[in-house]
Amino acid sequence: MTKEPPATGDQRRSQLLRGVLDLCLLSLIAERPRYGFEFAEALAAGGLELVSDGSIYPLLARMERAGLISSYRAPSPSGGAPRKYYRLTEAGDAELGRGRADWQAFTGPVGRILTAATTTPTPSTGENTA
Amino acid sequence: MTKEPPATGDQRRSQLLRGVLDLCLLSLIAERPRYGFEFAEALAAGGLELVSDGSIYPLLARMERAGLISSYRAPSPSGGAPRKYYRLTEAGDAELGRGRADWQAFTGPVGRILTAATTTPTPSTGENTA
DNA sequence: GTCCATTGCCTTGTGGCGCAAGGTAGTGCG
DNA sequence: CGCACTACCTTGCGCCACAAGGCAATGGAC
Repeated sequence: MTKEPPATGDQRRSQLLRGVLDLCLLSLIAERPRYGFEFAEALAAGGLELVSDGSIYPLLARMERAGLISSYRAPSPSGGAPRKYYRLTEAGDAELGRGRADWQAFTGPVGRILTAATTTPTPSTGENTA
Repeated sequence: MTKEPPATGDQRRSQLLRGVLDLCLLSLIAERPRYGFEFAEALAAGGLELVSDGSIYPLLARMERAGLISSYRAPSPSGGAPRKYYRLTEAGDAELGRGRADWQAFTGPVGRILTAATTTPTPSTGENTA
C-alpha cells in the first residue's frame, strides 16, 4: 500500500513500443504529411492507445535531426497555434523499408518461440525430453 | 557525426527485445527447465542471434525475485561449473499467458500500421525539402 | 600433485528512450 | 482585455539491453 505499481501490462506496452514507435511514425508520415497531435490520434485509432505526446515530439525531433523527415509549418484550420507538419525524406523512406524488414525478421522468431510450448502436452509417446 | 553508431539495425533489435525478452525466457522455461547458457543458444536457434548473457542473467534474477521462476542447481554433465536451472512457478505461468496476449494485442495493430502505407508512392509533385 | 582450459554464472558502467507532468505560444471570442 | 483552446516542446525519472570483465568449479594433461 505504500506504493502502487501502475500496471504490469502498461509497462510492458511501453517497453514493446521501443524500437518500433519510430517506424510507426515513419509509416504514418509515408501516407501523408502529418503534425504532432495527429500521431497520437492515428496510433490510438490503430489500436495503440497509449502513446503520449511526450514520447512523440522528442522522437520526431530526433528523426528530423537524423535526416529521416523534414518539417514545415502551416496555420491550424481549427484556430489555434500553427501546426508543424512532417514529411518523409528519401533517407526516411529507406529507413522505413529497412525497419519493416527488421520488424518482420523479429516478430517471426519471437512469435514462434512464444507459441512453441503451447501444445507440448503430448505425453502419449511418453517421455519427455531427454 | 562525430560518432559512428555501430549498426542501426542492431540497435533497433535491442530495443525491440525489451518487453518481450522476458516472455521468451518464460516460454522457453515452460517447455522444460533450462539453465543460463541454454537460453542464448535457444534464442539463437529460434532466429534471435543476438542476446548476450549479460542481458539474460540479470533478467533471470529479476524474474526470480518477482516470483515468476524458481531455480535449483545441478552438476554439469559436460564437466565444468554446476548449472543453475530455472523452472516456472504458477505466477510465472500466469504471467506468460498474460504476456502472450499482450504480445498479440501489440503486434496486430503495429503490423497493420506498418503495412498500411505501402501503396502510396510519392506524388510526383515532388519538390524538395527546401 | 599441480596447472590450465573449459564451462558456467554474475556484476558494473553506459546509453537510449517512453512517460508523466509542466510550461510556452499563437489564435479567436465574449 | 482576458479566457479558453489548440498545439508544441522540455525536464526529471526509471527501466533495461548491452559490452566488458571477473569469479568459481570441474576434469584432464603432465
